[in-house]
Amino acid sequence: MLNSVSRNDSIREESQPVTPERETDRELSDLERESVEYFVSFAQMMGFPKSIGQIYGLLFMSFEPIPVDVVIEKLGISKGSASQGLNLLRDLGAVKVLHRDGDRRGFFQADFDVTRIVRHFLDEKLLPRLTNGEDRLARMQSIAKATGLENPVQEVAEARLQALQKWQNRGRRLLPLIRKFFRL
Amino acid sequence: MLNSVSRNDSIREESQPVTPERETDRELSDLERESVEYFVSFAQMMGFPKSIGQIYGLLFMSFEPIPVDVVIEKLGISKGSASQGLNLLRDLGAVKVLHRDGDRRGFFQADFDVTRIVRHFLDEKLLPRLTNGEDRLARMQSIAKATGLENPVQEVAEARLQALQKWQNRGRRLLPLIRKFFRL
DNA sequence: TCTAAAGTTCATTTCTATTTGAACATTCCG
DNA sequence: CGGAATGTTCAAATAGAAATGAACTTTAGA
Repeated sequence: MLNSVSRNDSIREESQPVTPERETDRELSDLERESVEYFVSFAQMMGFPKSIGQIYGLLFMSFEPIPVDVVIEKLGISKGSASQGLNLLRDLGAVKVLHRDGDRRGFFQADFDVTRIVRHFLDEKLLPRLTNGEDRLARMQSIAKATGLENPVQEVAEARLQALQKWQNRGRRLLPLIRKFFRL
Repeated sequence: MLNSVSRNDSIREESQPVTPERETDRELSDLERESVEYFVSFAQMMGFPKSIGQIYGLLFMSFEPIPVDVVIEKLGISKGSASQGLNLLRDLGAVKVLHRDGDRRGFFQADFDVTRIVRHFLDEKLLPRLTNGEDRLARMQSIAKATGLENPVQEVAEARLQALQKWQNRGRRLLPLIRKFFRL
């Protein structure tokens, strides 16, 4: 499990006299580790799995584009996770793939603009929830209305639903406000 | 499935001639079911477990205060969940307990103002994450600074960290904006 | 065309958060 | 008091989400 891969074997000259085998290269630097943790936390806030944060965090602090196998080594995650994670990030537009001549692998590079990720969060996570809430609320209102008018529960229910609607509406109005704030 | 609520066994006279055993009472009405689902979804958005949403949803549509055993029956959840859930909701100020003479049980009633819940979310979930992010970012910046100045990576790293800081700051400024928007 | 590297897929496993329920604690009333 | 009703706690079970890895597909180039 502790073995090789460095691509770019080309540059192999003068290694540190201390560490003979260069177990570095597949170790995270302090900066990388912090970056990974930062984005893991961020990813979780956005409702993405940890691995997404790890991968983005690594790429974010990478001096140069990295191929999948290096991502796997450095983060110690599986091929599957790496592949799926990178694809998702690519779909989000958070990462792009580059190709080098004579190397069939794709090299991944972070897009440093978090805009796309935030937008995706708003469009795909927040907005559907809001809409879903609106639907349910509307359904409740029609059920309440349908309830026999003699029923004293109806009045109470409608009052509560109206209070709820106030909040639902506020939430809805907050969304474009956030968009404007983040300029997206 | 189409019927309602009613504790107060006191009024036990003239029951409907049709349903002999009254399996109602522990069934959710359509309105209750929708309300439960609505708040389950809401709870999950706020990062609370499902049961919290179920309980609040039930209480929200309850015509009158309900004791724990009824919550357990209606939602089909365990004693433990109900107890813990109601306590949490009480701590959030989302629910209050009433007492009736000659009944040792507590009767729970929803506070229809969602304010407290939203505030709790902002203070206990969002803000800590922001702060945490700021800490990590600061740490990264100091690591980057500490990196040998000769290192070309440093410049790159610092540039990226600065871009990140921009977002972190925006997030920070968004918080009071949301507070103002929701008036809390 | 054939082969090996690269990348994908997805059934299975692992991990984590939530729920359960039985034991324990408390309270009220006879 | 005594004990039944009410409520709490927490170790263990469960369910749901994410990660794994082996089988599979695709591709490049010999």
